[in-house]
Amino acid sequence: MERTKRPVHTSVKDEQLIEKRRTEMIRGAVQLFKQKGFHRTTTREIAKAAGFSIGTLYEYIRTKEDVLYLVCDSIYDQVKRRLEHIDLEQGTLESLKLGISFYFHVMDEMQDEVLVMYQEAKSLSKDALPYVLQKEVDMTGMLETLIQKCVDRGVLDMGEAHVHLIAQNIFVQGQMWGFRRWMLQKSFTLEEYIELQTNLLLEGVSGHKKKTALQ
Amino acid sequence: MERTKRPVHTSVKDEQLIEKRRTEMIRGAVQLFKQKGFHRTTTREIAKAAGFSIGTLYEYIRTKEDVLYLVCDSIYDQVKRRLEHIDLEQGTLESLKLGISFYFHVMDEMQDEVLVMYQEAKSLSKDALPYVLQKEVDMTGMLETLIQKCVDRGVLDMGEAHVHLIAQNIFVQGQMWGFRRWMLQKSFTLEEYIELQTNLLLEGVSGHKKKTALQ
Amino acid sequence: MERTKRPVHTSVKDEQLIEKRRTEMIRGAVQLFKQKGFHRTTTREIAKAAGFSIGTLYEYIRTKEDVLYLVCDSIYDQVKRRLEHIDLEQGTLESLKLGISFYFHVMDEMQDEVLVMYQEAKSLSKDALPYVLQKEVDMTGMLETLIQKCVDRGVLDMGEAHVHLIAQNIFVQGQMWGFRRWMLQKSFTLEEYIELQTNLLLEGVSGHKKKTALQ
Amino acid sequence: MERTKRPVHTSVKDEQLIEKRRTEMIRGAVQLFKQKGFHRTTTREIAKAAGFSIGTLYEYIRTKEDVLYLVCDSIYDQVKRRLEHIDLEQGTLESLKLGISFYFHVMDEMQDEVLVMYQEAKSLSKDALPYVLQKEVDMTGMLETLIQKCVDRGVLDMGEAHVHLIAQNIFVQGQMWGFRRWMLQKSFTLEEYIELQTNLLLEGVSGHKKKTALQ
DNA sequence: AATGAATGAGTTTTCATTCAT
DNA sequence: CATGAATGAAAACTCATTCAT
Repeated sequence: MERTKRPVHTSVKDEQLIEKRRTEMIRGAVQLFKQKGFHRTTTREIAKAAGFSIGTLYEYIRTKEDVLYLVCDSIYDQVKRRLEHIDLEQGTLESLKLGISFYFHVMDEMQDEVLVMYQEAKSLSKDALPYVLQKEVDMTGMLETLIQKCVDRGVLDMGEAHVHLIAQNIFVQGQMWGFRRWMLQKSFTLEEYIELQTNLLLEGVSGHKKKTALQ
Repeated sequence: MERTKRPVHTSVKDEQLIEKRRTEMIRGAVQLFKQKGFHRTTTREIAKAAGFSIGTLYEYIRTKEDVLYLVCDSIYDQVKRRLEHIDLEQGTLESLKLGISFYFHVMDEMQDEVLVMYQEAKSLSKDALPYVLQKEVDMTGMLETLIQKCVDRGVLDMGEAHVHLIAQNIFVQGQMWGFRRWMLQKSFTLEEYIELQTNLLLEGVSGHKKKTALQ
Repeated sequence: MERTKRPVHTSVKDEQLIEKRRTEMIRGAVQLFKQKGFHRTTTREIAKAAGFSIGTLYEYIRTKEDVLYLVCDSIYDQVKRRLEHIDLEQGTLESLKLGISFYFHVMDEMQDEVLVMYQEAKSLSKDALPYVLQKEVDMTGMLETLIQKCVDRGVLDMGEAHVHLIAQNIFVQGQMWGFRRWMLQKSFTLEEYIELQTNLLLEGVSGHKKKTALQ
Repeated sequence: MERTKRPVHTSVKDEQLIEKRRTEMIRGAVQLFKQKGFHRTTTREIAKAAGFSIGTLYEYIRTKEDVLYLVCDSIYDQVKRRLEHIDLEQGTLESLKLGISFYFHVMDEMQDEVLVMYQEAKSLSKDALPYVLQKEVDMTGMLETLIQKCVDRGVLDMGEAHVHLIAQNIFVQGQMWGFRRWMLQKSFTLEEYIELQTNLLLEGVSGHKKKTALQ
């Protein structure tokens, strides 16, 4: 897992202060991006929401896009930090199910943030994008590990590519719960969604094939 | 399936001309949106790409957002028109597989368009969004029908909610092929992707469970 | 009295048609100018209100300003035509009063038109303005004649400058009834206004001086 | 007398600076409006005439119309401030004459400004117009007081409506000196104009009736 | 004569960024 | 470090006018 960060220019020296100001800034920006998107949010609004002046904002970033980068970066970090509670090592179907369930819960709780990042990340410059994409790779990597362990322990039997794809599916289904909420959350509770998706993952529709069809 | 369109203001009367100019406009706009996104594309660029003056552009729309709406609307229409070749009625696993495969192929061919629509649709106003979302409903509806027929014919056995969710999964996996191409298309060819996803859909990971684990 | 008209270019030959089209055009334009002023009215709106296409509009004028000129010109002509019913020759106080009353009635009936011309005439180019101002001179000239006859007949005794000023006062008070309607028409009916103004003209406030004050 | 102002949005906080910049802005705008009218003046020209950039202009106003409002408001304030030197309380014919004379002198000196406001005020939105009209009411109110005092002191004898109308007449005659300068200022000096108008106000034409006619 | 599609210069307004205090 | 006034490039949109049909 990569840990590299793209440095964001600041003219302030005090590391603690930078941390503090950026936290305020990100919190404000997420709220704004959620409501109006990145492009429709002005730097003045971000400064105001963060509780300081436009001049001060620019002491901690160089361009508006830096804010977006910091926001995306921060969201991924939060998600990753939370996912670190998953026990990746066990390698049983039970732990796999638990891991998926935990991931879906995190996605549910961080819906807004994920939605923001999801929709706005594409506005990042060619410069910043790789850093963010790397985080995605890291995260699907965690899901891959979760599955791979089951393979390693002999509970599942499949190749690398297969593991990769399943991890991607789970990852996207987690986001889907948030960004297609207008469709999904009308039909399912989170728990139902988790159960159905897990079930489909494990059994496919085959669990629902007519007996006769199986003969 | 709804067919209603949100009317887009034009001061031109000749219906044929409107059709022609809008087609030119949409073609140009898709290219631009693909490269730089909706917000970073200017109306002048759209006009130029379409081959007419800024004044003429505004004879056929009222606001920049109208272009986005027309683009989204047109893409969905194209997708839907192509999907109409799927035989929804058969209700066999074979026809289901064929349908999915066909859908994935369409998504592959229209990758750019789908990506654009996928990323920019959220910039539509509260006013226009419902029309576009309705198209999504229509399209997942087609996939639902495809599955439902299998249930009706007794090939599959599941409830409505279940059918609904599977349709959504397929739908998103189709888009995923495009919008996560940077990850997926490194690992799989389209045909591999289709085969793996179809397989997962039908069997889940259970087809890959170790014999011993099944006992 | 001058009769000169500033020619307005037209590419149409048929004089009757020109007359007809321009009448339609002026009627429509007055309504629009009344509502939104000259600058906020578009040539397209004028054409539409007149009942023909923008192309046709430009067959009968050369620039938008021509419309304004034609409107102003037409309004003055209408006013003048109506004022020709006044008997300018009598030279009695009675005929003076009648003339003023008649003028005020005309101003009341043509309030909207006068208001338009009054507010928009300043938008005429240096080129067209003199023609319109000449019409004002003509009209105050009529009022001057009305008064001068009283002087000539020995009913009043005053110099030319004096006559000139009184004519101007009357002229402006007539317009005032229209353009300050929001103040005046709350307090007076037209007849009251006429009576009070006429009375003031003839007697000044002296008719209202306390007897004692006069001694 | 109302003193309420319609607030005009500014993103600048320093009150003194606002005052200063707006003064510069108004000075520039009056010159421009005088030459070309409100509609033909661009915001860029206003900014330039005021001595700052277009961006800075918009730090002190929200829309172009705000400039017009500020101009009108400022002109009225100037006029009112100057008229406050009139002694309204005396209630003698002499003080009435003096007051009128003073008002006419103010109008003469502020001719350009009054002309601008007079011709452009109608371009104000329904929103801002009442504030400006109120100022007119205030000003005619001052003239009314001037006359009413004479009535109160028993020097004149007339009803409220009568007082109201006379105030309006004087008010408009003051403006008339400016907006009909092309006619009036050819024939009269300011002093002549004042004397004639005052005389007419007090005596009407009756002072000019032939003796014989009076018998 | 009539039409209306095409044009593009011109307008208002916004907003990321800078820099003097 | 913090502030917020100043800047001007750039954007969306309008509309008088033309001209081919």
